[in-house]
Parts: sequence; C-alpha cells; structure tokens
Amino acid sequence: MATPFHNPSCHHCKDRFSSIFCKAEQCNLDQIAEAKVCSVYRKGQVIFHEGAYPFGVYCVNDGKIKLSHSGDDGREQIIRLVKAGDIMGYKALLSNERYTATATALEDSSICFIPKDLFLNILQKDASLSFEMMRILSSELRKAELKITHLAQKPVRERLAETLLFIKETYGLEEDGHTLSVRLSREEIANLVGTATESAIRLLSEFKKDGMIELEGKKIRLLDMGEIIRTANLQE
Amino acid sequence: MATPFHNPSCHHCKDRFSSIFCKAEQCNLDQIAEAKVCSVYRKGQVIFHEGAYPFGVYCVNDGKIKLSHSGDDGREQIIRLVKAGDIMGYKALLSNERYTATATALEDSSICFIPKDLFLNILQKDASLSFEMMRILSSELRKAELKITHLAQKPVRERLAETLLFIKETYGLEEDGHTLSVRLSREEIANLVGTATESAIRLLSEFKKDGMIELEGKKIRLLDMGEIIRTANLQE
DNA sequence: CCCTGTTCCTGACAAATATCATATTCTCCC
DNA sequence: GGGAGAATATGATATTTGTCAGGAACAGGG
Repeated sequence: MATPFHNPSCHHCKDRFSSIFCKAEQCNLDQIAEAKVCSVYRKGQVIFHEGAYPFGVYCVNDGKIKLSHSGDDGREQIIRLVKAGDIMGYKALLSNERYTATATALEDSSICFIPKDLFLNILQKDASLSFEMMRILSSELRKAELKITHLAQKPVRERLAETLLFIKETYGLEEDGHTLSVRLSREEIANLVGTATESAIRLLSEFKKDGMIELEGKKIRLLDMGEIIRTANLQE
Repeated sequence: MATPFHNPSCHHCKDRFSSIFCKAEQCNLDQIAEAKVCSVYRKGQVIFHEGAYPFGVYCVNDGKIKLSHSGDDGREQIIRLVKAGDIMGYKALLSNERYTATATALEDSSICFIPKDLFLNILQKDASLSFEMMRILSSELRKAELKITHLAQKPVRERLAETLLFIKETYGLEEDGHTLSVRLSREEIANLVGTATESAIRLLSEFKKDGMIELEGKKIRLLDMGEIIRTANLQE
C-alpha cells in the first residue's frame, strides 16, 4: 500500500500559491498542516476506488494522477488528469456519496490526505476557501460540459488533437519544449479521447506521418503546434 | 422581450423548500425577495445568451428551460434541463466568465433575476447557502461526468432510452402517469442524446414498434418502463 | 540472456451512425 | 379552409468507427 512519510509542510509547499489553499486563512492552514497525512504512491497504485466511501480529500503534493470511471462493459473513461497542487475526491465528499471515479497514479506521487471533518469544518468557517471551492467546481463543470458537446459532435480525429493539447495544458512539456511530460499508454489516450485503442493508435500514426507529432515509445513530441490546433478545430 | 410582473414572494414560493434558497438564512432571503426582479418569458424566448456577460443569477419560479451549447458547426447540444426551483447562470457568475450556454424557455416561464453583487455577497456571508451551492455544483459535475462516459461508450439506442428516463426524472409525467410532461421536438431530443435528428426519429419509431412507448405528435407516453430501463442498460 | 506476457501496430472486415433525398404530416397564419 | 413552411418520417447510401486477427516490438523477471 501507500507509504507514509514525513509530512511536507503546507507553508513551504511549492504549490501553496496556486492550489485552492492559497485562499485559506492562515489559522486554517495551520490546522490542515497539522492533521494531514502524506503518502507516496507508486506508479499504477490506486489512491481511491470508485464505489468506496470518502473519508477525506486528497491534495497532490507531487506527481500525476488519472481519475477514471469504469464504464458498464469495463472500459475505462478518463475524466480528469490531476497534477501537483490540485485536490481530488471533493465531489464525493461534498455530495456525501461514494466515489464515482477511481484515482490511479500515473507516476510515483506524493499525496496529502485531509480528513473529512476537518475539511468540511474549515469550509464552513472560511468563506474565501469555500468560494475558491465553488470556483474550482464551476470551472470543472464548464470543462465537462464542453467535453460533452465535443464528444457528441466532433470526429475522433479532432478530439485526439484536442486531447494532445489538453495534456500539454495540464502537464506541460519537457525541457526540449516539445515532448509531453507524461507517459500514457495508447489505451489511456484512447480512454481520454473516448474511442477504441486501435483508432487512437491509427490516428497517432497518421499525425506522425503528417509531421504533426513524433512518436518514440510512450514519448509524444508535438512538432507542429499550429497544425495540431487547426486539426483540433477549436472555435470556442 | 421578457415581461416583468408583480414579483412572487420568495416566502410563499412553492419551491422554497426544495430550491437552494431553502438553506439560506431568513434575513438573506428577505434581501433577495426585495432585490429580485421577475419576468415572464414566452416559449422559445432566450433568457441569456452564450457569450454574454452575466449580471446575476436566475431562479425559475415556474416553467421549463433548456440550457444548450452551440457547437462549432452550429449544431446545438443540450446540457441541462431546468425546472421550477432550479437556479441557472451560476457557473458563469462564480467563475466570472461569460455564459457558456444559452438558456431558452421550452414553455412560458416565470423567472426571477437576482443581481450579481447581492448573490455573491450573500454567498460570502451565508455558509449554509454556499455549502448548498457546492452540493449542487458537485451533483451537476457528477452527472456531467457520467454523461461523458455514456457518450463515449454507449450506443445511441441505449442513450435515447436513458434520455427518456432522464426527461421523466426531471419533469415528471402528466396525470395519466405515462405522458412526459414536456413537449420537445425530435431535434431537441436528438440534441439531448447527442445524435442526428434522423437517428433519434428512427429509434423512437423502433421503440414505438416494440411497444415501449407511444407517440402522438410531440407527446411521448412511456408504456413499458421495465423495458425502457432495460434498454437504457444502466448499471451504476 | 532468453522467455513470456503485454503493448503496439496494421490490415481486413463489420457494425453503427450520419448524410442525403424525398415523402408525408403537421402548424400556423391569412 | 387553404397554402407555405416547418417538422416528422423513411429509404438509400456513404462514412466513420469499432472489432477481430495476427504479427512485431518491448518490458520485466528468472
């Protein structure tokens, strides 16, 4: 299972200015810093499971995580990519229901756990934290609705290009300025796009043939951003 | 344009126990009751437009409204059906961006408008109201993510059956216990399902032939709920 | 190092769905 | 009531996408 380790301090967390907690009042931050438990999860490890009851909220200190639904026939649909500074598991907590998604580490990650009672308690007291929470929820909802529209209306080719851009937005590029700084299997890419693995593979090959990208194992280099954006056919 | 009329009182609103405002403190409710402006919108009228800036939040006193994105190629995707007691326009307000959806009345509706400053102000002060707001956002997000999974993984036939169930859940049935109490065009149904209008029409005909539903103009009667549920193939 | 299981890739084919064309029916307005 | 325009219905066809099959490349463990 996950390995606990010396808690990194919230006050020195490298994401303390970008995460939701940058809005929290100092005294509340102190409480969180004291109560939280941090653990290291290895690549592939599950942080929480769809169907389980939530006991708190997770704040990613470092690493990359995917959140996915397991569809009826067992196929996975990735609904969110989580990065350092992001929190996860709040939806289930707020609506007091079970997790609707499974969180799996895409690489070794260190993740802090904040107990339910404390988090909800602080949320009640700290208006600016709860406002920030609403902002996050609104923005996720907006993205989800856009994704619904695109799934319903855009062909796989456009959605794949869009997904590449989305991965870049989320996790950024490596030092070379081209390579996506996350390693995803073709199946994971397909599950992000919402298509069959073979279709994703085929289209990636096409993109490569067209000079838009370069493939080397799980490395994906975005060569022609202009053409990728054009292929994604975004208007909004 | 919309016709203003004598404001219905929040304190006697038939939805005061089910809407988000049932959680608000009394004094805040008073403020809202005083500041709000209510208007009647005729069927087909637009309440707010995608791309416009929000000046407040809308609370539906009576009627039925659709919220839709206009896709790149002009095809509409319906992302939410709104009923009496629901609020709308909060996403744009909270994230301080423009509307991402257009709200159109599906039938004559009376809708209250609550100015932005007041709403945000009260949200800051009233912890239980803002908690309720988070609950609503979480639940919408959950629904949106489920829809993403289904769009990506389920065939149109199943999604259509699911959509019929969804319409029933949202707007309920008429007195006969079978007829959906909303009149939607075939195109609107298709835009809810995320498919071509012709496909929706064809499948509705099939459902009818199979005895699951009965069609009479825009009236849809759900005859065999068991079979509809089975066709929707819901597991979650 | 080799073996084994997994992932990746490509081709052939099948199924699902969209598109186009054309009736038919409905609706609303004069 | 009659006519114009829209909505609905249905068939034929094209396109997109998924599925299946088989081989190549790769990764990890003994």
